[in-house]
Parts: sequence; C-alpha cells; structure tokens
Amino acid sequence: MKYSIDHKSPIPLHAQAETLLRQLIAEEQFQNGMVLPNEVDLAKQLAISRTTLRQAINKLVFEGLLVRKKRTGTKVSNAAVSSKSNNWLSFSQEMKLRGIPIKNFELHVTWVFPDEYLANFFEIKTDRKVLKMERVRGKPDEPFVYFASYFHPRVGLTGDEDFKRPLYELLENDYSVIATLSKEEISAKAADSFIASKLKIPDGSPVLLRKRFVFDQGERPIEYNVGYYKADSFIYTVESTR
Amino acid sequence: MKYSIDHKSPIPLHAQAETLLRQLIAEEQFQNGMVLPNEVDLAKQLAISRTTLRQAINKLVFEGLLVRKKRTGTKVSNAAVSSKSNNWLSFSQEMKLRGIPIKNFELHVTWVFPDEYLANFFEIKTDRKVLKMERVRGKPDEPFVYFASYFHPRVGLTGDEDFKRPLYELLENDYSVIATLSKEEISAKAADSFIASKLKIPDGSPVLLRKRFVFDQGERPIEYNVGYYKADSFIYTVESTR
DNA sequence: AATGTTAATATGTTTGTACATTACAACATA
DNA sequence: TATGTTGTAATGTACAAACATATTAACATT
Repeated sequence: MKYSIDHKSPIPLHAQAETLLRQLIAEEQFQNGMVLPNEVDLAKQLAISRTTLRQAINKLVFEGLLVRKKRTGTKVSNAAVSSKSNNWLSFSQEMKLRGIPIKNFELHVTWVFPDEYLANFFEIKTDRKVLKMERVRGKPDEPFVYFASYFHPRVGLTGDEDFKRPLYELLENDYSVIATLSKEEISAKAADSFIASKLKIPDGSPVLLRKRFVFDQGERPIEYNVGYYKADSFIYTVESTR
Repeated sequence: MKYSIDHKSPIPLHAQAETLLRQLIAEEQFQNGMVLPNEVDLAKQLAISRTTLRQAINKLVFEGLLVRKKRTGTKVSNAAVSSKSNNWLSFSQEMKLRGIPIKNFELHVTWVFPDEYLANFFEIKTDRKVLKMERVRGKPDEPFVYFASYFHPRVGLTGDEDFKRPLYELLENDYSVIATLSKEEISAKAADSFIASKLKIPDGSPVLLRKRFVFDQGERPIEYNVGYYKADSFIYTVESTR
C-alpha cells in the first residue's frame, strides 16, 4: 500500500487511519459505491486494532462519507457531499475569486499572553506567550476587514516569517504543519470602538464576526483567527447536500 | 437516580446512556456550563463500562452539546444556538436538542407576487403568485428571529397546512418534495424599522441575515427563506475537513 | 417448487485493561 | 522566595477478547 500508518508518530493512530481512508477514497482507490475490506482484515493490513480502525470509520460514517451495513460491509457513499464544503481558500484567494483587488495594510506581529479563552482553546497556560498577527485588508482608503490570528507555540513560528505569503502554504512547506480541520463560527455584532476605528465606521455599526479554529491532523489546535468584516462587504456562503 | 439503564433491554447500552444524558441535560439536572461527573464514576453509577459511556459522550460531543477538556472534565456547552452545516435539522429540532423551548408566534400565511429577485430564483414570471409564510420565533417576550419563506408553486401548498409541523417532514410526507440541496448566504446588517419592530430591538441594531435557497433532487428551486437573527442569539458554525 | 434450517460472515456491542498526556496542587529543595 | 519535583486526577489512546445480531447463501425438508 502506498500510504501507511506510523506507530511512532505523535498523531493518534485513529486520526492517521482516518486521513488515510480519506486519501484512498479521494484517489478512488476505494471508489464510489465500492465495499471496502472487512474490518478485521483491514485492521490487520494497517497493523492497528479493529477498535482503533472503527474509531476512524465511525467518524467518516458520521460525516456520511461511508455507510455501514451488516453482513454486506462498509461502502463508500457515492451521494457524497464531496465534503468540499467550500472554504479552504485563504482570504486573498477568496477575494480574487470575486474580482476585487485587495491590499494588506497595518500588518503587525507581536508576542502576547493569551487570555483565558484562547489559552483554553490552545490547551496551554496563560503565561505561555503566543504569536499574534493582526492585519487590516481592503482598499487603503476603504478597509473592510480587520483580523487577528494567534498561533500555537507548537507550530514554531518565530515572527520573522513573510506573512504576505499564503498562510497555509507557509505552514505546510516551512513548518510541516498540515491544517486539516477547521471549525468556524459566524455571528453578527455591533462594532466596539477599536473595531470601528480599524474599519473606519461609526461605533455600533453592524459587523460580521467570524471565528476560525484550525486543527492539524491529530486534531490538535494550531491557529485561532478572528475576523471582523464590515457589513455587506462579506457574504458567507455554504452549500450542503443531503 | 431517576432514570437508569436496563441491561436486559434490546436497546444497546451506549444508546440508552446517550438518551439518558440528553434527558438529564434537558431537565437541567446537568445544567448549562456544569461539569458532569468524571467518566470513571459516572460509568460506575450507570453500571456500564467507561468505554461504553464514552461512546455515548462522544456522540454528544460531536453534536456540540458537550465539550471535553482534559483534567477539567466534560461540561455542558452553554454556547448559543448553533447550526452545523451538513446536517439537516430544521430550526425547531436544533433547539430541542439543546433543551431550549422555543415558541412560534405571529405565524402568518399569504399569497404574494414575487419581486424580480425571487421570480428570478424561482424561474417564474412576476405575475404568478407564490405562498409566503412569515413567522417570529423565540420566547414570547423575547423574539430572536423573524423569517419569511417563499414556496415555489410547483410544490402545491395551499396555505392551509399545519406549519407548526417540521417543514421538511411536511414537504416530504404530504407533498413528496424532497429537499436535497441548500445554498446559504450569511451576512451582517443593520436592522431596518420593520425588522427592528419584529425583534423588539432599536433601529440600526446589528442582525445576522441568513438567506437560504433550497432545491429538490432535480436541483429545481423549491423554497427561498430569509431569516433575521438578533445578534448573539444565533451563531452559525461550519466544520470542514481537507 | 416452496419453505424452513443452518452455517458462515459481516458489523454491532460490551467489557477489562493498560498506558499516555495534561494540568494542577502540594511539597521539597536551592 | 523562587524553583523544581512529585503526586494525583482527569481525559485521551490503544488493544484484545468475547459475545450479539443481522443477512445471505447453501442446504435440507416438505
């Protein structure tokens, strides 16, 4: 087999198994509608226990990528959501897609102590400094988003990186940190004075608040990102199938 | 304990444990934000193994109802109402899952001529009437969402249906219309006077605007839905993997 | 030929056990 | 006083073993 599982890796076996299955399905080694090998054999092939394998399969079943059936086996669901539930574009790419030329300004990098909320997400203590990157984007006279990213110390960023490069490319190539999972929360809010000044809008104007929690393969937190978008400058679109 | 687990029941123990936890949370035996007993003890109390208990907890964690944290314990997520992509719970169902009792009021059904925008989406002419359903939801003294749904004439609704029933169930059972695809747009906006009065908030307050375009199996448009959510009463969550 | 029985095989359920990781607190030491 | 060190309690990960259940296929019986 092309891919395999590394028992020495810090990434949990079930997580490795999960991404491995994803890859095989994506590459159509396991094709749409095809039944995959039975659990006992597959576990043996991957050199993990059946229980661990089942953890991985369970997740994919929950996502709807796989369907279990007794006696018949577990098959790849071709109705497949394609799970490209969009949005693995970084922001600059998103905007280019809309034909809007965007500039970065007020790019600012510092080391800060995390607050409770962030320390909690990162699973670190509040006295452990983290790298914070802030930036404002838009046309210079018309900013439309302010956002702040915080990076887990584990990633190993020094603060001297070229943050004009696409972020996920930088992480992947130079730090071999692979972001595989993101959870986002989108809500509406009234701009406080800080945000209002950054976006050059009146206090209390509506903004779209977008929090993004990014994880690596082992589901370990690696980045926290908050963005404040001027109302109407950003529309979040989601497509989902059943 | 009021409820307990029956080892002789044909219902799997982990499933029993799952519903039991749901009940306890709904009844606020385990309240919002409260940490529940540690796994070892809880398993002992319920007379099931820790692993089995974890199966149950895992599901609720996946749903977002519980949050695990090392050393601290597992706590009930008091997070505001959220909506996951890729699952097709209608709004009332989402709320029930979290044990929040929600009421519909100001339910209102009329026939209207579509504007250009809607006619365009439905691919019909503007002189063809469509069914419009409006409603406000929340606690009676505290509305937190106003929304309007428009249904394509093709669906065949008469206006006399019981709109208190879950919508997709109604469409599926009584009209054999199966909604399989939805596209959503989420943005922030300032409430105009109409929305402000419906939600009992000041003019210009921020609201989350959610437009939903629903299609049937043949990708034909069947519903257009606009919702205005009071800021902070609704968080839209999206999870995506790569 | 239709029906019932059984065996095989897949997933489903449950337990017991062990060790890893994290966070905190209490204590001990420089 | 400041700084390690160790203990402890929680979740996280992993494995092995056994038994349950559902479905199919093959076979036997009527």
